[in-house]
Order: sequence, then C-alpha cells, then structure tokens
Amino acid sequence: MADSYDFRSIERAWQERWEREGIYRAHDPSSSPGHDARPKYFTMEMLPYPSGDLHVGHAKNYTLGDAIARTMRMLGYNVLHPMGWDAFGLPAENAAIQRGIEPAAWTRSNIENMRRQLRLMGTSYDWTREIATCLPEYYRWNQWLFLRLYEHGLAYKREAPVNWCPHDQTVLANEQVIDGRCWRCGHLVERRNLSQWFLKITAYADRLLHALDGLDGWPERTKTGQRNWIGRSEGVQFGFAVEGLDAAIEVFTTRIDTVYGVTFLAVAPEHPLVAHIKKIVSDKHARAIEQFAESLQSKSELERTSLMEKDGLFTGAFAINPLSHERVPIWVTNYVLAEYGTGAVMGVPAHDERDFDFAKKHALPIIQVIVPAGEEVVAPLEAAYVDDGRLVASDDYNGMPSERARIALAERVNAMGVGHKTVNYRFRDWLVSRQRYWGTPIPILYCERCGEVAVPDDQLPVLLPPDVPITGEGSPLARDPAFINTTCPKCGGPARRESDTMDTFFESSWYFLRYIDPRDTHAAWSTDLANRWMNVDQYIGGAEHTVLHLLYSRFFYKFFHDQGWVSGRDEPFERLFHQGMLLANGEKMSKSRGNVVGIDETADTNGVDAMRLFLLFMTPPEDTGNWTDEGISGRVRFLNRVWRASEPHLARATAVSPRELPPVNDPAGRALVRAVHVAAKSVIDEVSTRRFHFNTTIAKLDELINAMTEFSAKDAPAYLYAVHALPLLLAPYAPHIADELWSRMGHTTSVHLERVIEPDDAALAIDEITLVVQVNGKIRARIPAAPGIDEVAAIELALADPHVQAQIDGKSIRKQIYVPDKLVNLVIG
RNA sequence: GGGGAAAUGGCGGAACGGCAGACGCAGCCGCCUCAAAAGCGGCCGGGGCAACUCGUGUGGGUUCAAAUCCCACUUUCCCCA
Repeated sequence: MADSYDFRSIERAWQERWEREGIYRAHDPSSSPGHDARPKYFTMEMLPYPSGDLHVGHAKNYTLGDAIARTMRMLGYNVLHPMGWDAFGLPAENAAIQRGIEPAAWTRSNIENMRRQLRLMGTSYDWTREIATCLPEYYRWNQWLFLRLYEHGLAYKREAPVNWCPHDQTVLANEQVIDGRCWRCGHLVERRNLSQWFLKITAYADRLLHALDGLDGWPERTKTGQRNWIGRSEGVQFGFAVEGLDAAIEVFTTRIDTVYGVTFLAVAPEHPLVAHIKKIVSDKHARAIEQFAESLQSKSELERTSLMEKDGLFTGAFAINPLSHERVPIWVTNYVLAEYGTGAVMGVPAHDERDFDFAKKHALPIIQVIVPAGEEVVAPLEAAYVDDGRLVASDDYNGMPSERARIALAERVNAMGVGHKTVNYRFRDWLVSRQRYWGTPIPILYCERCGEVAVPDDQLPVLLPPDVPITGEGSPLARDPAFINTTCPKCGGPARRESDTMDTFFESSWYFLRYIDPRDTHAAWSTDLANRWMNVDQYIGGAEHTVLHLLYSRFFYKFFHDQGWVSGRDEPFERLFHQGMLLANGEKMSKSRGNVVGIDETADTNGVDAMRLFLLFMTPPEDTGNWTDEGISGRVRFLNRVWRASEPHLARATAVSPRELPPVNDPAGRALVRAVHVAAKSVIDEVSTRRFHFNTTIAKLDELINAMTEFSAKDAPAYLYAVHALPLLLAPYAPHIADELWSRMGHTTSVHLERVIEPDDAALAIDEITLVVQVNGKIRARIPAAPGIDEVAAIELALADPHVQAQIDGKSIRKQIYVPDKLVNLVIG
C-alpha cells in the first residue's frame, strides 16, 4: 500500500468535474411553493481587487467562506456563494505608466489568473454569476445609480479643499498622502479648493447611526467604529456679532453651559468671514493673517489637528458674546478646520483642554465658570476642568447644574434669535470624484446654454474610451477631445463631458445586488429576485473596511430601500465576520521580504486540501495566523493517514450505510462510532453557532483518524461505518479527497450534494463517566461510574474512596455539591 | 490621548464557572530498515524518590469551586484621533 495519495491528479480532476456538472450553481428561490423549497442562504466574501496573484493570505479568507458555504449546502440550504472583481483602480493605471500595458488588458489578464487560482483552491463559487466592475455591462448601472442619487439631490458638485499633488497634477485620496507627501512621487501635497462631486451620506446620518443597534450579527467593535465615525453630537449653534461688520461668526458647541467663560473665538483661516475681517483691521494685521493662512495651505488635515503644535494669530478684530456681552478677540488658528462644523469655535480655556493650552501659550484670560459639585472656591486652574458641575460667574445662571444650564441657555439663545439647538456630525459627505482614467465616468455634461445636465438613461453607458494616453499627470479623460466634446441632450448645442471618474468604493457599495441578477440588461437588478435572496446572511471581510465599504454600502442600501428597489430590512448585511490576517514564519508577507507563499506552489507541493485544512486549523479564523512549513506538513500527514485508513477498505465499506448506526456492541466499536458523531456534531455546531472555529472541528477529525488507526478489526461494521462516513465529514474542508473516496465507494454523484451526518444522541452517549471527587475544592479522587448516577450513590462512592477518607479523617461534612455525571465536592472542617 | 480585544507548556491552540494543556507542531525514546526517509508505538508544564505540591501576565475580590465572573495594574495587538 502506498503511504501517500496522488493529490495532484485527484484535485485537478475533481475541480474539472465540479465545473462541468455545475454543482455549485445557485437556483433562484421560487416565490411559488414546491419549486425549490430549500431555504436560501446568501454568503460571500468581500470581492478582491485583481492585483495579479493570490497568496495563502487570500486563501485564508476564501477557504473560511467556502467551508461555511459547503456546510450550509450540506445542511440543505440553497446557497448563493458568488465571486467578482473590484476591477477599477489606480494600480491598473500605474501598470500602464510603468509597463505600457493598457489598464483594461492588464486587469483582464489578472482576473483570468486569479479566477484560475480561486478554482485551484477548490472553492465552490457559482461562476455563472461572476461580475467585474470595470465592464460596461456593470458600470453602466453605476452611472444609472449615480443619476438616481443626482435626481434626489444626493449627488452634488461643490468646491472643497482636497489633497493635490503639484507634481502629478492630480488629487489624492487621504490614504494616498503619507506624512504630507504624495505616495508616488514624494512631493509635498497641497490643499486646493477644487470643484468635486459628493454624495450626501450625511442625509442618512441618523438612520445609519440608529440602525446599528439592530445589527445583532455584527461585531460590537465594528458598530462602535461606525458610531464614532459618524460622531453625532447635540448642541447649540449661535452667532457672535463681529465688531465693525454686519455679520456674525457662527459657532457650534455641546457645552453652552460654559458660554460665560469664552475669552476668545478660534476661526479657521479659510473661514469666509476672514476675508471681510482683513478689510476692517490694520494692514499689518491683514498681512499677518495672509501669511498665516499661506503657511497652512499645504498642511494636511492630520498635520493641522494632530501633529502640529496648536498655534494661532490675533486678527485685530473683536466679536461680542451674545450672552455675557463681553468683547472677545477673534483669532485664526491652525486647529480649527473650515470643513468641520461651522469653521469656528468658542474658546473656553477653563473648561476645554485644547483651549486651555492655547490660552496659556498666548496669555489669554482663563475664566472659570464651572465648579465641581460640592466645591465653592474658584482657584487658579492647573488644567482645564472638563466635567459637569455648577455654574459660577454666569449672571442669572449661577448655581445651576451644567445639565440644566445647557437646557436653559439653549432656550435663551433661541428666544434672543441668535441661535438654536442643533445636531452636528463629525463625518462629512463622501467625495466620489477622481481625476483618473480607470474608473466609471460620471454621467454628467456641461452645456454652454443649459449648464449642468444629466446624461439621459437611454444614452448610458458613457463608455470609457480605449487607447487614451496615461502619463500619470492630469486627468487622461480631460485631455481626450473625442471623449470630452459632445452635444447637449436638451438643446443640441455643444457641451463638455465631466472628465472625473468615480471612486471605486461606489461600485463595491452595491455589487452584492448584481450577483442576484448579473446578466440583467434592463435593470441593475430585479426587485423580485433581490427580495428572494436578500439580505446577505453572512458577509466575510477585513476589519479595515469598518468605516469605508461597510458604511457606504449601508447608505446605498437605505437609499435603494427608500426607492422601493428592495424591501425587507433596510440593511444589506445581516451578519458580518472579520477574519484575521496571515503571517509567514512570524512576518508579514511581502514581495520585498521574499516570503510570499503562493497558491500555485503550495498546491503543487502540499496539495490544496492540505492547504485548506492548515488555514482552518492553525488558529480560530478571527486570529492572526502563521504559515509555517512544519504546520502544512502536519496536514499533509493527516490526509495521508485519511487515505491509508480508508482506501483499502472502500469496497467493503459500501455495504455499511453512513445513514444509520451500525450494529455495534463492543466498547471499542462504540467508541469509534462515537468519534464519528463527535466530529459530525462539531461540523454542524461551528456553523450554526456562527463561531466558525473549524480548528476544533479538524482536531476532532484528527481524533477520529487516531481512533481508526488504533482500531484493529478493520472488517467490523464500526470501522466500515467510519470509512463510509469520513468523506461526508471532510467535505467542507478537504473537498477533493472527500469526493475521491466517496466516488471510489461507488457513488456516482458528488459528496457535496449529500447531507451532513446528523449527530445521534445514542451514538454520542458514553458508557462510563469519570466522577471527580474534590475535598474543599481540591481534587482527591477520580472514580469511574455509570452515567446518570444519582447524588446519593455518587456521594457514597466518593466516601468509599481511601484518598477521600484520608482527607476527611473524622471531620464533619458541612456541605456537599454534586454536579451530575461530573463532580462531587465535599466541604469539611 | 480615547475606544476595543487579548495574555494558557518550547510553539499554534483546547477548555469559556466544575479533571487545565484536547488536537497539531517541535523535541526525546523505541519498533521497522543494511541505512535513511516515510510509517507505527511511547514520553512530553515545573518541583519532588515518593506521599504530594506549585502552575493559565501581576495584585486583589466573588464562589463550595475561577484560565473562565468582577476591580485595579502591566504588556501586546487592532480601531479612532
């Protein structure tokens, strides 16, 4: 007998057969009863960017999803497990610049390679539903959705400060600015006011926030991350009249109770009123303000708010506190941003840490207006007192607790007509325009006569032109006259197309709906089909998308729901799971380290089943794993043991059904049958509890193989039963060897179309328990006993033990605890 | 700076109020072999000849009983600033 099996030919053969027979195809659930009566189960992993090559780190994620999909299929569900490509993005343009390959061709060949690798991994995707976001048949619906958002005022264009690289002549996303420099050319990034397209996600702020409470299937930390990102705060917005100007500086504060402690106003240098202030102050002041603003122009938001020291400059102008009527100086500062809130804040050094530091540095007065409850004295503050307390030095409000003062002062401000209660959000509208080639063209054009005009639906898609020179400088589309120049659909006059393309997060915010109806040429998806498949029952992906993709998708889905395009719960992802990352020999995998473990080489040296088993076995899936050569050989060894324990006995095993318990009465035989059912229980439990700790399931399969190897009577029904059952247990994790063994037993259909083995209580029952006897909590004896032994008999047994007797030694028993079938604890003394 | 998660043998982990260390890796011993590889069997937290005893990051607490629950601290990782 051979010590090992030929995984190379077996794995390839089964992958080809699965594909040929289409056994993983999802069938649209019928709305009429009796057609496909199976309950639906929609599970997917976040779609990958087609970067070129998959390594075992990717495989960790997809293997987890595949094990879940395969188990659910074997539990009788109609499983939709699709795959697609997040195929627009900058790397394709970089390839064009560096190697002269067209983005479309580069992307296509990467997709082909990665699709091959995913198949090689033995995944059970329904490839008939594959999507690629860079294809016109997909991005046309991107444009269609953009236009619907536009119609509802949720897509709009306005000027905004953005990161601009003067060398590459393009805007950069925040994540592409590293230490204030362009990630590609290293030049200092500037902030520029440019006209950009935004999606009004803030219109959904409250709904996005409150619906989190109902997302029981989401990790708490992800929901917390979204709550913090949205950053809802309730407060008061009110104005400080500027002396010498017929205008007021609006501020937002959550601490109106500290308003009598305001000693300055802090204003962003980009604040619109600063331009007017410059006109009413001395030339010296005006020039200083200009210089200050210029010194900050190139500074990124991160630098200004976090890295730089708090700094500022007195403008020379004053404003009036509407409540105290005090005259306060107006300062421009680096730490107040025009884009947040109103672009101005009231400075209360006594009760705000940042204002305290600022006041100390610039010798501004610090007026304490809140004292801690129970304290009377107002002493010079060592640090800002930021908690609630009782008001002092606040006219009519003296003695009032902070909480009540906030209500009273909000009402006062409202009655005076200078302000009102309002809600502020920390997050801002989603900037979706990019000056890039490889993305979805924004379907808007600009007519000399009609202005901004939406491209009519029947003229979609606005195709991305091929053969456009990509240099990395400026927007390629803006330089292409054939693309830019068009005619206005309203008046027929000359018009220019929008040359910006969409952020790739736009495509990935709704792709799950396209899987449901991927070839529909009349709609983005069919509402009827969506209602049968949605929501996504289980979504798997990295935690890095906490406030990106996962928030955008929720926003889109709520909009779709409002339009009636989907019904049911207005959340797309019912349950979410974040997988952990994978190291190789304790280090992050990277090309520069040269430690990337590729799919192709692993498949060839160890086999795909061994790879899958190792990825699932090394740690619980949410933990960081570590790929090692020793680890993978352990799983190769396991599969060879499976083969040797099964293969010589397959012909005889056919006679013993895995669907009914074999006639077994000897203890060894019962123990073996029990090992089968212990494993079967774990196969089901890890999915039904959504714990997905397949490392423990595989450990139980190890125990089963150990039991089979030790079992001597290879002709006994118990053994042949285990041989016949084994492929059914292995199928979700090691699908190739499972089908090979299954077919060699004479089965003509795939093991993956079979049902799981339902764990049987009788088979799981044990013949003998070990009764643990403690005296005062310390273990003194382990006594074999019959299961179901009652308390009286258990105590009697315990007291008869000589070790226990020695411990008791004539002392009285004060208390006795009995845990059925487990433990006796005698408390003596 | 704030929020979250975690800490168990040489290593990955299991147990999630009731036998700590399942299962695997590494290591050691043996069988097989001319030999090696593969395979098979055994040992494998510390101390002690032993009876025993100590032991789940540190310190407290709750409980008949704590790796598990509570409080504080230390360290590490993640997320947000």
